[in-house]
Amino acid sequence: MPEAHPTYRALIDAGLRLAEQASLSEISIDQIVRAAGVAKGTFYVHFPDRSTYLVALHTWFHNRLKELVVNAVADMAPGIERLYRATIAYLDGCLEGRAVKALLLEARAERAIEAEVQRRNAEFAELAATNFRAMGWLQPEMAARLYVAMTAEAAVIEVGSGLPDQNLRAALFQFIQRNP
Amino acid sequence: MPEAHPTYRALIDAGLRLAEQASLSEISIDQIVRAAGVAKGTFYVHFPDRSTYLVALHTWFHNRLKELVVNAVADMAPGIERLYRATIAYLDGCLEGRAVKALLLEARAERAIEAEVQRRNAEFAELAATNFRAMGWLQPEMAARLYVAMTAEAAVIEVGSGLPDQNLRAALFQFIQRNP
DNA sequence: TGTACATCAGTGAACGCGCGTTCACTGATGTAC
DNA sequence: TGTACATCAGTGAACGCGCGTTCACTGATGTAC
Repeated sequence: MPEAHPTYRALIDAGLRLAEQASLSEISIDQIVRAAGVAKGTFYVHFPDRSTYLVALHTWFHNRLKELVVNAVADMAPGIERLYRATIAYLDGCLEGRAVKALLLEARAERAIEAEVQRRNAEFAELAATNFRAMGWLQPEMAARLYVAMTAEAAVIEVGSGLPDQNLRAALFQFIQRNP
Repeated sequence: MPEAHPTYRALIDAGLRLAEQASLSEISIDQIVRAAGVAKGTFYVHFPDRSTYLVALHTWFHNRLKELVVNAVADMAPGIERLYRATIAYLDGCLEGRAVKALLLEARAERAIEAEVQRRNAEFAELAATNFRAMGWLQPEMAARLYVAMTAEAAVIEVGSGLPDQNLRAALFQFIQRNP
C-alpha cells in the first residue's frame, strides 16, 4: 500500500498543515513540496497529478473523522441519543485537525474533488438518517443531509476559535429536541 | 454611480452566467470579457482588479436576494410564520438565478471575498435571529446562523434539480416546529 | 564473497501555458470661445 | 457655426509570473549467479 510510504505520508501531512491557512485551490505543489522537505519531482513519484493528491488529502481527513464518529456510537441503538453522541464526536474530531475549513467547506468549490466530497457527505448523511428514522421524522434522509450541513457549519465556527462552544452545541441540539 | 453603466452591467451579468457552471476561482478575466463581448482592457476600465470584481459580483447577487426576502416579510411580526415566509422567499429567489452554488457555497473559499461573504451571511443570520428570539429559543443568534447554513444547503440542493422541492422544505421546517 | 544488473524513490532544471495586469493608442462625445 | 482641446470608454497586443508537469539523471538497495 502506497499510503504507508513515509514520503507519501509527509506529502499528505504537509497538505493538511497548509490547509489550516489556505483553501485547497490556493495550495500549490511548490508549497507542498517545500513544506514536506522534498524535491518537486518527488511529488510525481507518489501522485500522478494534483487532482489525485487533493482527493487523497480529502479522503485521509474524512476517513479519520468517520472512524471517530463510528467508534463513538458503535454500541448504541439508533435514536436521538446516538445522534447527540455522533455530533459531539464529529465536532471534537474537527477541533483536533485545524484544516476543517478548507476540507469541509471550501473543498466543495474544488472541481477536482467535487464528486469525492459529495460521496463523503452522503456517507455522513446516511449515518445520521438512521437516527432521524428511529426518531420518527418525516423525510429522514433530507433532514439528515440538512443536519450534516448545519453540523459542518458548527464545526467551522468552533475551529475559528479553536475551542468547543457549549452554547453553540446547545443551539444545534435545540433543532432536534422535542420534535415528533 | 458606476454600477449603472451598461458595460459594467454586462460584465457582472457575464459573471453571473459563468458562475452557473464554474466556481469563482475558475472564472478567468478572459472568460468574463469573452462572455460580455468586450476587449480585455475594458475590464480594467470598470474594475481595478479581479478581487474587486468578485466582490461586486457577490454583492449584486446578495442584494437582490436580500431585497426579495425583506420585501416578502415586510409587514409581518417576528415569529415562526415570518421565518417560514422568509425561508420560502430565499429558496424561491435562489431558484431564479442559477449561480447559487458558486456564490452561496463556493464563494466562501475565495480569499478575495471571504470577508464580504461573512458580512453578508451575518446579515441574513441577524434577520433570522429576530424570529428565533420571538420564538423563545435559547441562543437565538447561534440558532439563526446554523439555520441560515441549513437553508443555504437546501438552496444548493434545489438549484441542482432546478425545481422547488416540497419534501425538502418540509424537512427544513421540521427543524423549527414544535420547539420551545 | 564478489560482480553485474535491475529496481525505484528522489532530484531539480526546464518546459509550455494561461493567467492577471499594463499601456499606448483610438474614436466618439462634450465644452469653450 | 466652426475650431481646438479635453474627457473618457474602449481596444488588443504585450508583459512577467507562477503554475502543473516532464524528464534525464543519481544513488541506494535488492537480486542473481
